[in-house]
Amino acid sequence: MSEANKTGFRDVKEEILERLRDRTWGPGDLLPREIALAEEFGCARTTVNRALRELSDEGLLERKRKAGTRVRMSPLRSARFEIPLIRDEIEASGSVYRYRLVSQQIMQAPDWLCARLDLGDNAQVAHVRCMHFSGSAPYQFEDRWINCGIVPEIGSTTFEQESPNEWLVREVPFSNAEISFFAAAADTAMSEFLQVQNGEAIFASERATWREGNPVTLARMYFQRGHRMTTYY
Amino acid sequence: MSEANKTGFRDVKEEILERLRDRTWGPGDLLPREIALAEEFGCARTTVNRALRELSDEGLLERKRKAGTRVRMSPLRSARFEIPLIRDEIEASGSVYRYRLVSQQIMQAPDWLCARLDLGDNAQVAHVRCMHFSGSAPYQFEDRWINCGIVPEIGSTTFEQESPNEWLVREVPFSNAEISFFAAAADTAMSEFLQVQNGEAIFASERATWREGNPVTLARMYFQRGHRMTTYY
DNA sequence: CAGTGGTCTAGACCACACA
DNA sequence: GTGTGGTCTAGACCACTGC
Repeated sequence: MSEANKTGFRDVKEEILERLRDRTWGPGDLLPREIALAEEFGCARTTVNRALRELSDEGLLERKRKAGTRVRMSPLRSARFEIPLIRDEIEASGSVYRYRLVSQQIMQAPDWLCARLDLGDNAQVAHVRCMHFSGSAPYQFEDRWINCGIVPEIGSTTFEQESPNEWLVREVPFSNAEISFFAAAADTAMSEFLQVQNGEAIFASERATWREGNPVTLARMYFQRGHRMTTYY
Repeated sequence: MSEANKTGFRDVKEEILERLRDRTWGPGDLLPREIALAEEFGCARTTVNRALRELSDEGLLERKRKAGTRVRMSPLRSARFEIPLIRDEIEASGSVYRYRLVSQQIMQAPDWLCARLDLGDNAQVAHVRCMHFSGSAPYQFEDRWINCGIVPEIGSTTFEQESPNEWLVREVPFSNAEISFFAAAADTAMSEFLQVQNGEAIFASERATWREGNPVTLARMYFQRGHRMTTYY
């Protein structure tokens, strides 16, 4: 009665973490079976299972049937980055979000885009460029291509008032995506819109999304150097 | 008997995903209660619970006691990036991993580092710089600071044969971390070691780790422009 | 073939948040 | 107060995989 009243999966998780920290179980070591741990902690196997499963998802343990649960040799940890709407991101920081359309046109997809998204030869796409501001400061320059074959309504939509991302989230059902981060050198457009010098380092993120195997959109988003994607674990 | 034999949480998850895709349940909508879904799918509530919990973890649904389960307005999705040991990363790509120590010295922590990691005034740190190669190509330049107060063995360790990261993983128990990605301009050292021009865009990642609230190490890792952190969801 | 994790079940109680 | 999700339990069967 002086200790915690019940043993939840969080307690189990915390205790196991503690034993990983103090090296009771070091890299490569085999942990006791779930049943044994359940007995030790005085809880159901299901509870231990959930704790171990989550630790395994987080990259700290490695589990195999018959072979048991082991501490990972090199703690292959995974970092999670939240990808919010840019408006939410800016407003959450306490600033005012502003948006401006730079250009919008329908055109034949350029070759590199066809290759990148596996588009057909004569695919029509909408090319949209726009700026996102945090207060009066330029925050992100967005360069986006949208597949007219999958999203025909694009032809009669203007992005003067609303950003293509918000429009897509609302109008186009949910899709799969690939995200990547990299660095680039500012070209003429970027340096103008982000107010940096030509050739200066730029932080960039690229997102490609598909709907049921069909390419929907490719977006490149550019930030001033120093912009950070951060996470904790 | 012509359909699937059993309804697992994966089946439930997939069916719910399908209904999100076809807008049976659109942004902001309220889903049926777990019990109702369990009846509909012919499974236990626990099974539905797990499916919904995972979808909620992935950022697609929002759940509140009493209020029920709703489709998120803007699908705040989260991307997971795996953070492997650099040796594993390079060897997984089929290349040979090579390592070279650039410099190693014990010194008084500079002010900016004290501020960054919340170190005491007279803290001693080890400053280690090293290169990681993929085959013969420069892959990553690492600039790392290690807190001697927490890791005193550092004084008698040389990183000529082994990279500080591998040493830390092996010797220092498990810790919390903060990771971020950003872009930088190559300074003299980076341009020399990564074989790029001075001022050129560089992709950078910074990792700070703590052990029980005490700062252990701060590492900045620089890659040639074009290096990508990629993930799918 | 046998041992371990993976999952499902039916039922129970709890904790929170809204009215 | 009361309804919903959050979690635990005890037991069961299945599926992989190492021997």
